[in-house]
Amino acid sequence: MALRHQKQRMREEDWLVVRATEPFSVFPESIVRSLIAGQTPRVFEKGSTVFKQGEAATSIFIVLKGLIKITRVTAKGTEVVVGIVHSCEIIGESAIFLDRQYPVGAEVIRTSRLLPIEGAAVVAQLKKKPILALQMLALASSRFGALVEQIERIKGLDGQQRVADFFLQLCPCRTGSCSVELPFEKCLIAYFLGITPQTFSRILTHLRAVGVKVEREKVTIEDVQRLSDFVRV
Amino acid sequence: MALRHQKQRMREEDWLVVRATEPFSVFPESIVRSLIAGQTPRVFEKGSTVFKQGEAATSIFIVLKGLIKITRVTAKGTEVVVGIVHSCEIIGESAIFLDRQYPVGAEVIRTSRLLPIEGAAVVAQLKKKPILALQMLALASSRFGALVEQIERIKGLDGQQRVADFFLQLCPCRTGSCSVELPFEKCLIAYFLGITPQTFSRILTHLRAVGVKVEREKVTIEDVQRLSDFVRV
DNA sequence: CGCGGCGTTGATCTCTGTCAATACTTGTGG
DNA sequence: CCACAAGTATTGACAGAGATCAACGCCGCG
Repeated sequence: MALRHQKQRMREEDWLVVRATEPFSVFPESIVRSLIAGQTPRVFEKGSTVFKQGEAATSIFIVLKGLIKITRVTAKGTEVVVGIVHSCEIIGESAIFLDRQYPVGAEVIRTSRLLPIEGAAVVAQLKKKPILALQMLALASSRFGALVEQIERIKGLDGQQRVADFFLQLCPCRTGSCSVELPFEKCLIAYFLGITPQTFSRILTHLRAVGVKVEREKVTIEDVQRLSDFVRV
Repeated sequence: MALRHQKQRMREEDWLVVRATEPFSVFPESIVRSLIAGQTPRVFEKGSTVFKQGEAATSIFIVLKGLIKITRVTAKGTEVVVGIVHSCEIIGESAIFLDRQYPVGAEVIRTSRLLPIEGAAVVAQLKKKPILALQMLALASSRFGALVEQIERIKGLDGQQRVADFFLQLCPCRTGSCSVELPFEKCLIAYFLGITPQTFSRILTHLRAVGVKVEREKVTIEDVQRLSDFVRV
């Protein structure tokens, strides 16, 4: 399966991404170099699968470039989007400490460059240097927090508020007006927020009432504070 | 705040619980003893708060006995139940590796005995023995998996299916008939499942159609397999 | 006995999913 | 260069799920 994906040589820019990716940003350089020794970046085409839920987990992947969808297949076969991962993040790391099966699946949204790293190699380093394990634990904690926040939003906010909240997180500012680009297709945003594309589209219309205009991929927020208040109703 | 709670001496049975609690079940006994040295179990009355969301995190707690509700307060002030913790589990551990603020709150559902453990002491041990850090990472992974499953259920199943699924998880068997007790109040189950108590009550009525009878706290499932199929529709 | 917490039930309304039809965009091949 | 197809987005009509408001019954407790 993995052999199908085009292998490439490691570039200088790839190394910069690796060094900016948690937890490797806080690892000693020599250790990071040893972890990626012998590994080559691979290009995964849009629509391809990085790993499947339940598959034996041997590697984690650094997303050098692109966009990955993290999914979970329910008992009835439908797919739930539990996360969306950009470059400068790693995926699949939770599997290597436990049952060695990926608890989620990863699918490519936009053609991506991924750098695989052997889970066993990472574990070996963590055993040697406890401080690295603690840094990995810090990453696990932030993952935990992110999932808790997601649960909070699904259980505590309705569709309109979740969409508004999603836009707010894209905003660099807390007050005034703001214009941002949608990071990926509306369809995917909808599924990530736990609503259908149709409902998402309707909500965009309704949000005009609180000063949100959406054209193509461009979102214009008249008053960030006002939208923020809307979520708190 | 903590001083209000009644301190007690460590009992033999407490020690057994500690030794059965992850990750201490796989820690060397001497280390576990040093971690709880100087700590005394405390009784928290029903309704009291163990720690609040956002509070500075200095300790983790082993639940020796009782029931704890893990909550998250939304922007609009409403409370979302993100987890329910029985005895033989620890709470608050994710905070000590990162920003040292509890990302969630913990409230006592049934009068509980908790054994506090200093986060700094745990971290110190993890630094000394890397294998312990890896075991803690394994715990973090299982936490991750549990949260992902919860997101999967909320996004992928409707109310009836979530209730049915909740009952199925209480069942010791996969086939045949089964009778189980609700582990806590219906109200709390409802909020944990992300629905209102009223809706939960109505769903109990509807579930009679698939062979589920509920009297008081007793749930009788005619055919576990049948209920299982119902969730997969 | 009265009170309060918990649970149930009814009526109503809002939100959201589903089915379906219609643009709009993009890329492909003739 | 245009026609066509496929993927993406919007909109309408409708039905069902679930929230909300409200009333009532049940039970334990002071």
